[in-house]
Amino acid sequence: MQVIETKARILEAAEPLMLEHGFHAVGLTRILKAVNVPKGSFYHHFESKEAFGVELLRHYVAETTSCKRRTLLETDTAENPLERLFRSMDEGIAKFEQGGCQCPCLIVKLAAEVSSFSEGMRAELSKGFDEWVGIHAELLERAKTGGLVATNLDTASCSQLIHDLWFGAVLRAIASRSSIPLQTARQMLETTLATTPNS
Amino acid sequence: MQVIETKARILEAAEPLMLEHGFHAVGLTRILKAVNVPKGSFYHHFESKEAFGVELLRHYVAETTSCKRRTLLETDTAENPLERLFRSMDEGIAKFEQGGCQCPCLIVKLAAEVSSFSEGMRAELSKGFDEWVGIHAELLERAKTGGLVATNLDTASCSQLIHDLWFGAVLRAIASRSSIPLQTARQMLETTLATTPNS
DNA sequence: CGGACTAGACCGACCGGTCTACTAGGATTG
DNA sequence: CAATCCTAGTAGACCGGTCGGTCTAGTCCG
Repeated sequence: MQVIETKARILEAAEPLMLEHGFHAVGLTRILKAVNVPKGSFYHHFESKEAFGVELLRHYVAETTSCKRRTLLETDTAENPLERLFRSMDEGIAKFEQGGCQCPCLIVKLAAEVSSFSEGMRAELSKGFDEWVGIHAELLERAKTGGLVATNLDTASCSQLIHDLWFGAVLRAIASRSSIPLQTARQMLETTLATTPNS
Repeated sequence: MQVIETKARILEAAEPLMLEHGFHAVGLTRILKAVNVPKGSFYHHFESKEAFGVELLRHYVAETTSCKRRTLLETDTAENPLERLFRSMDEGIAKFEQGGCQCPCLIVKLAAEVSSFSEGMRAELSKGFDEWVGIHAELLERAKTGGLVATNLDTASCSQLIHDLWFGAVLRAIASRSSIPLQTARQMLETTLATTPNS
């Protein structure tokens, strides 16, 4: 069907634009021109710019979540859960530097901007965060059963620590145009998980 | 002088508006109407909206930094550094809940949105982050000399941990309209500082 | 008088969104 | 089987409104 294809094309074109400029700073005309789609088609597929934003976030979260799940939870590699976690961070740092220290994540980019503007978008952001925290919790559970962290580790809280620390570091890294915050976060996480505090 | 007063009035009116809507979503007309100042006056005091944003951030950072310094580093109270830190977090959580789980910090609100849009604003954001991390580093130093944390604590890294974890939690709290991320962050910080990992 | 500042009409550009016209393809019907 | 119709989708001119920014006129005060 041509329908789905056009819709997907618009979504794909919008992602990098909004990742760079944010939601309000990029107009529909700009997005649509990038894929040669007229306004009429857009408003056939989407109710409004906001509804489009909701679908964009849903699309992005679904894609990214499955990617994270693959990277962090796949079991057929020689790496243990903690090794996978830190390798993915290293890759994130490298990608961040290669991209000129621009925001690497659409959710981080839009979270603060749109969560007070659109309930629908806010809900998608929240769902995304929940899923990502959940992936880290699952990873920690596996690390625990593998004897890589203390048996009394509070995986639920600790997964939030990993997630929030990382995204806080991303925010500061963007503002300072430097990957140092990410490197520090990685290092602190490594020592923290090694020393294994309990509650 | 009326000049300075008008300028300050505009800045003060803009702060809550941008804190709620972000930079691009609120127009000059809206800001100016809130303080009954015509366009001409605005462009007499500020070169452009972007230059205005830079000054707004500078103003906000200066104000907030001195407030943080007072709260966290003032020495004439009975509290020790760590108690001050966690009390200020508790107050932050309470304020966040009272405010309907809206973004409590202009820097968090704008960091992702504008850091790729305006070099000037990005620089102010970065400076603000640096100062705030520095305050936490100083606080940890005092905690160390006070025997509240391990003597080998890496205060430089750990101050970044506190800062980034907190702001990452704020981001997630905004998206989920819940203070739970903040509470978890507080708790994790408490156990982490107590167990005192070293590098 | 002259400079700092107020005042607001006005500018072109662009915003999100609507409207009507058109087209292609599959189902319906004689 | 062909004519018909219906619908999904394309296409883009067009809408009122707002954007950031400019301009000129006026006011106030040293």
